[in-house]
Amino acid sequence: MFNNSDKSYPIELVAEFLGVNSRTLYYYEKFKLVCPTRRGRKRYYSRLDINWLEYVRELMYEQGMNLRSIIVLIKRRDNVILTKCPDDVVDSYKNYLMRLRED
Amino acid sequence: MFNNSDKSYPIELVAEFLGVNSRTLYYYEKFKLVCPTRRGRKRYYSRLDINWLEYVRELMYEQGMNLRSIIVLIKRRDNVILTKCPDDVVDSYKNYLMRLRED
DNA sequence: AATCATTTTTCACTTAAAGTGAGAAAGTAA
DNA sequence: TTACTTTCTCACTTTAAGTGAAAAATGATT
Repeated sequence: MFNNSDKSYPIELVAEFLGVNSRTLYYYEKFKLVCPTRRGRKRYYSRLDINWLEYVRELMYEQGMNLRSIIVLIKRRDNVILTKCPDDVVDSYKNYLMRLRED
Repeated sequence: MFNNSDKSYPIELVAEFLGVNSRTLYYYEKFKLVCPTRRGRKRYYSRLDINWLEYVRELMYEQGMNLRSIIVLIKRRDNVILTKCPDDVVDSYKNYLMRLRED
């Protein structure tokens, strides 16, 4: 699943994969935690987006952080939350930061 | 205020200084965010304790983190939250970690 | 030891964040 | 225009953070 790195996925599929409600993904977007590309009105999530979200969920549900704190850490650019995570998540995070800077 | 580093202060004074309810300090203690020394039943907070609590409050109210996330970061020993704070807070943090290891 | 004063603890309440359900609105395609 | 799908909005639920009030516990005083 999600092998082709150029491919992108619609919200329902991503929500199912992450085990969250699609409303939750809209909610995260409101806080700029993720910025899916849009073709027409539809949202499409890249593999990096999904990696990143997966890591955010882990921080929240396995480690116990909350949304706001993760956003704070991102804004501080501490890279704190990334010191103990696999390389592909670091890639996802950098990708996320790049997207943030775009607007 | 709180100049003598050997001195320690009762909970009401500390609460007033930090602008919190003393119940809040008991609450933090429940999560081992601070471990005041006790003489008899009374709690006494050192200057380092107070520094540390002041920084925790700043993380919460100026930066927007929540209690649980701060506790997570402490447990991870990331020193993340300390990369952008004054030396005396680092001292307070190290002091706090030492205290934690005592029990 | 009995009383008093103070600190601590417990219970229950308030407020706000995180998340979600239902349905309205809006866009797309036939 | 109609049917379908995605997005958006409103309102609700649940849980963390914090606090008030009062009970319980403890140390001090007589």
